Amino acid sequence: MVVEDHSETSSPEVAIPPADSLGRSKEAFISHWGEMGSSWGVPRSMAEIHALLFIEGRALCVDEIMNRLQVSRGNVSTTLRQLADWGIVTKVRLRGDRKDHFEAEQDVWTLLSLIVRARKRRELEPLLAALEDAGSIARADAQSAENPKAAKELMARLESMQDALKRLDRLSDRFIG
Amino acid sequence: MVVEDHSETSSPEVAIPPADSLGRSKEAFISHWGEMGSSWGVPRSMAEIHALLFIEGRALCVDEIMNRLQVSRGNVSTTLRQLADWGIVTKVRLRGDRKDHFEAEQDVWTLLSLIVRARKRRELEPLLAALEDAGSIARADAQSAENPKAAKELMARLESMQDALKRLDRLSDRFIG
DNA sequence: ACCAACTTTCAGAATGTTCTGAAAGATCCG
DNA sequence: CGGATCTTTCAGAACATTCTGAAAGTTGGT
Repeated sequence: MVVEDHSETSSPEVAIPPADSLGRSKEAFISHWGEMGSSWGVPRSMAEIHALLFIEGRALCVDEIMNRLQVSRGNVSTTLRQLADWGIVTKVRLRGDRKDHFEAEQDVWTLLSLIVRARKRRELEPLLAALEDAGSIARADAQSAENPKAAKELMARLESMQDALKRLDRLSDRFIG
Repeated sequence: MVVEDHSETSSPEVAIPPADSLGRSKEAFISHWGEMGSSWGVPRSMAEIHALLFIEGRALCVDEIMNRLQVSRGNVSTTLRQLADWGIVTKVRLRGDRKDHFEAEQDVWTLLSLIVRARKRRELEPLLAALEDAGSIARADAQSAENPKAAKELMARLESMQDALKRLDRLSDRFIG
């Protein structure tokens, strides 16, 4: 059986020392990006993996990522696929190397666009659909049911929410290009 | 000792039935808003409490919220304070009632502004500061250290990230009004 | 076909977040 | 002051998410 090798000599737990100040800058960026991700609902390690690829500016393989960030192979594999789905990371085959390598989108504006696009799909659109539904139920009630006043007020609130979110949606479309 | 009263007759677990279709519309909106919140890093119950206040369009007291959403007093209290800090909910004193009541900002555009503003402060600004720091370290390295080429490339990446985020920051400022 | 290199999957562990509820703290009124 | 009403706090419980790692799967070379 093969033993997991984290390329360390003694302690089985602690991470590599950050070495030079260049490395420390990168480290700082990765940590902060991870932090921000995690407060916006993106798994910390996903944000960190992306940050690493971005800041290195070259294609890395799974093992490099595992070692640098001290995360499991499974995690890296899964996360890379998700990042690739979002389109902010690309699989790159290096000649003469069977390993997959991955590199991050380097144009930050494009990067942001891709992120916005992905989240919009996943979260804004379902909400808009739900508002649509709730709205039409309220509309029906406003005409037929026992309490047209309340139904109309509800309708108005649902619609104003819907309108604002739609505008936001369109705004982000223009923004995205 | 006083027993917690959830104003139900039999089952101690399950929530009130949604009753009329008006109620079901509200319920649907609340759930979806909660769902969205939770995928953007806002606690589900916080988003739900806000949704309830928004969709009712009037000031509610803690007990009403507890009963409607089946959440604890402590949770409601804490959450309302946070929402009030964000400025999207306001404490209202009703004449002849010692209970605090709370109502949500009804103008959706203002609401969105307040949300954006709060998150910007909490999460964008610290990251910008960190980029600033990392950038100046890299800048120092680019002049003095052993590897000016790598340092310059790192610097360029940090700066392009910084620039884009700053633009985003300014954009949201204009957007916010 | 077989082996070696590499990747993916997924059950359960580890971790992190949110929620509860009872106790302590306010505030108001007589 | 005393007690009634309401609010806040916070330790720990409940819950949800994320991560690990070993096993199964895939691919490519000989």
